[in-house]
Amino acid sequence: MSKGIYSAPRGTKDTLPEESALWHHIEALFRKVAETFGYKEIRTPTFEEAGLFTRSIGEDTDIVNKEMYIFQDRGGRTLALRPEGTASVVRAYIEHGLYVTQPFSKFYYIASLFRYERPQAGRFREHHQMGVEAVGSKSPYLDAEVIYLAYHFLDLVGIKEKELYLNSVGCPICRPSYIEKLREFLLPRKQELCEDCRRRLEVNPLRVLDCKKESCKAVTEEAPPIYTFLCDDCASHFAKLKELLGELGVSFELAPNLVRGLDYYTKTAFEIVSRKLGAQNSVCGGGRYDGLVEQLGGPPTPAVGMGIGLERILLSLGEDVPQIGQGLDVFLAFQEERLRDRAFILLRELRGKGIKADMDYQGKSLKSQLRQANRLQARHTLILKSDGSAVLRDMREGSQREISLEEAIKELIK
RNA sequence: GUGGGCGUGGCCUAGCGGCUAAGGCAUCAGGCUGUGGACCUGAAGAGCGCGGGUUCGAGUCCCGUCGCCCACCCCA
Repeated sequence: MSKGIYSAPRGTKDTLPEESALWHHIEALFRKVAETFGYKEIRTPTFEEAGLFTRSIGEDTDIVNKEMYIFQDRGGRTLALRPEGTASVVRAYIEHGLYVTQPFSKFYYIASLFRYERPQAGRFREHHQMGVEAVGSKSPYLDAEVIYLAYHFLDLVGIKEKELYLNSVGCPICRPSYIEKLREFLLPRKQELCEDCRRRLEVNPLRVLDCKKESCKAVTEEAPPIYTFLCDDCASHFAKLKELLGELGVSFELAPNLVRGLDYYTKTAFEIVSRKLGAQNSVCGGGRYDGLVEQLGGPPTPAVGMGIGLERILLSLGEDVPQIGQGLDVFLAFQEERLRDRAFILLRELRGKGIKADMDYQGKSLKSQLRQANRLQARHTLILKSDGSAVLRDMREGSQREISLEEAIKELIK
């Protein structure tokens, strides 16, 4: 094929200008919502020491086991492209001593994440997430805020058909006893579980709940739901969260098997799913991670957060995407080549006044210049004529009139 | 990592083994209007992902390979 030597790496995508405008629109909306809710932007490196992720996400997760882009740099450091957003934010929170200067901090981020997966609908090797992390409070009001923020944003962006799945995965006090109960329940049914789950049963029984295999699901459906084993603290936290969501008018469904692929979650775990997506139907995921800051070397600090997948938003929007206008204010056309210099100088003046302006650089005929103006969605075309006069043409109306340059500029500014 | 589907000009698609691979969109030029969008005319653009095989003959069949897509898995 005559398509060049290289193509974008597997699982990555180019975002061409037209679509890029849509991304801007969505990101701007997210920024606005997050800031309205009191979150401030944080930017962290695209890669980190690999240990940060193995430690936080968990050794026995797929993300760490087989999906991380991990490499040695020339200095022999073991680094990884970030596979998720939370660990870096927590690392930065600790590294900059924010637990002293700003112990309660609310962050948002827009970042690209990397996982070595087999691409399919809604799944890429590089994808983008918009997320928030509220670090430093154990209040269930914050869980509700984070969930509501996601929900509200998805509403605004145009995703109406969605469902919130909610669970509580307990804490270090109650989870161990639940895990014991779960193991007791699963052990006699070991034969019915898949190979992976038999192993999980030993290493990380909670993960069995997350298995999507029909045979395993059949078993785990019968399993005692975790929230019947929550300690008082977790139970009241969960109850309060449900109550708050009710007051906020956010409906949800309890999902006792929702464990999520990251081990750091405590108490709240949730996912928002879009009806319009295929197999990868989750647009948003998040939860509470009260132990993570301490685990990464900071003081005991509760926190809650979530992430929204940009590509999945685009997918579930489908054809219902807003048309973002990015047309020119004016296209500068000229009748003869010898007028190019005048046009070029005028172009600078227009642009200096903040008018979006452009002209031909290919030596095209006037006819072609107008075609181009049309294609660039120019609101006006200013035509410099050979006799020194100028004509301002309204491209929507199709009307035009002779005009002095001073008048034209005035006209274009408004 | 496993399974399935598909790879024809920039994009979409036709082509049931056989004339110089067809059409639509887009592109470019021209015509109609001094000067765009509609319409008309014309032009340029692929040798059918890549490699091998079967055959007198392959875009069409077979094998391999790469890529894309979908699903499992996992997740945003």
